[in-house]
Amino acid sequence: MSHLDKETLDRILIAAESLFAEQGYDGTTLRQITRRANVNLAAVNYHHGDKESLYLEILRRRIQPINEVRLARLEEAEQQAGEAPVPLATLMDILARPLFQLFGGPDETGPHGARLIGRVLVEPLSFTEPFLAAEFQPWLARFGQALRRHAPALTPEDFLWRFSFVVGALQHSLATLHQMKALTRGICRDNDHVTALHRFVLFATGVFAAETRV
Amino acid sequence: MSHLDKETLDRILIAAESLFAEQGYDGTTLRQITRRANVNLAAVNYHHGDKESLYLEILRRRIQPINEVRLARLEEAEQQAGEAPVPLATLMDILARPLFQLFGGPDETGPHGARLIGRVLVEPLSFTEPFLAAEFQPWLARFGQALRRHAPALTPEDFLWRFSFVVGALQHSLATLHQMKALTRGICRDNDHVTALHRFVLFATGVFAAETRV
DNA sequence: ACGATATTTAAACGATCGTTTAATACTTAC
DNA sequence: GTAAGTATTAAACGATCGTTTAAATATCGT
Repeated sequence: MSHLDKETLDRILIAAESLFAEQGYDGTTLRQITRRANVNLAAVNYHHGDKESLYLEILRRRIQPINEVRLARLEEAEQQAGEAPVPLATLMDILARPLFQLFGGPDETGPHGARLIGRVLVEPLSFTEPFLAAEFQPWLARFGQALRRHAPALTPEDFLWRFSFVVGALQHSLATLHQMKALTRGICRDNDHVTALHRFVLFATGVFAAETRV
Repeated sequence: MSHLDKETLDRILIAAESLFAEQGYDGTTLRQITRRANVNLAAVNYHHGDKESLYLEILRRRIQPINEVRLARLEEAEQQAGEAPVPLATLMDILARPLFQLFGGPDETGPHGARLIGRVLVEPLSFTEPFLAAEFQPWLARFGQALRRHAPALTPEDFLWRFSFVVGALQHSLATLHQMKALTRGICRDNDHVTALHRFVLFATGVFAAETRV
């Protein structure tokens, strides 16, 4: 392999991410990964350590920059809003846009990364739990505070239930956006992240804008 | 084992369902199942065929009666409504109640079944695909028709996007209801299916009651 | 009570898993 | 150009997977 080719290390990451997104962690073997990446079986252990380290590295490379963008945008929006709360639609855009934007990236790997994130939140693995907690907790605390200012009349329970439903809708959308056409009998398009983001922001804004109920 | 004990067959199903719900299909081994069920390793293959058949049987025993109850309640509600459309809250109750009711069943197996259903919809397995399609398609077609009468002004795309978000929220709720306390820092309770159903119906009703937007 | 049937058991099967090894090929620096 | 360091390769490792076998045990009809 000449150095004009993409690095072995990157080819492994790309192949592994797509397979993990399709089949999950336990359902994917290192032999499937190295075969799709066109590298030797031993390359994974040589470059990335063991299977768990490879998985964590893939998650980190996707989630970390997304949460950085989210945090930066949130701070910018708060500074711009001054004393007033950040507009609800802006908050939901900050929540969802960095994720849906994966579908529109320059390469073809974005949809796999988004689908993987959608899966990770549903299938708990003991070795990913500390990482995910550490990665999402700081950002979630900040975001929750900002969002709470928009629903001061809601009880904490009502607020958290609505947030749970919204997160569920977002996660489900990430996990199924690649097969929307089949799921809707051809009415919605596959990987239509622009529409998805638009619809999601309207949907989530409506959820939190609704008045207190019981 | 005397015949006063629960049947070996049932003990396998119960143990397997809880493990599949916790660890997924690929993450669960037959040795884990037989150990938790206190039966011999060969008992699974003897009573249930292979691993895939066991998994499908568990899914069928959960999903089939739920969709039957849903269909019966839907037909009853339509007959009672006459020419008018079935109330939106009634439709959402029919959608969600049979699922959340699993948490309140007589035995302790309900939550595992609900959590498993929440997982199944996100992690596609080639051998479950035909079964799930055949099991959900008839019910979904009927339900979609009834729901559509409540949102005639929405475009088909808008309608399907909202339905996708609602289903995602429902699925996410089933998959995480057992750890709501940890996820909300103690504010919401674990396995609180009564509150969950109540909140979900209000949430989903609001989603479809919202006016057409764009 | 006894033979037939059904179930349980311990042991083993081949296949495949993640990982390691040791030899080979390649790249880079001096 | 040659030595040092890096990367790739084929092969093998022990462990564990789903599944099967054949013997032992339990159950049941008559």
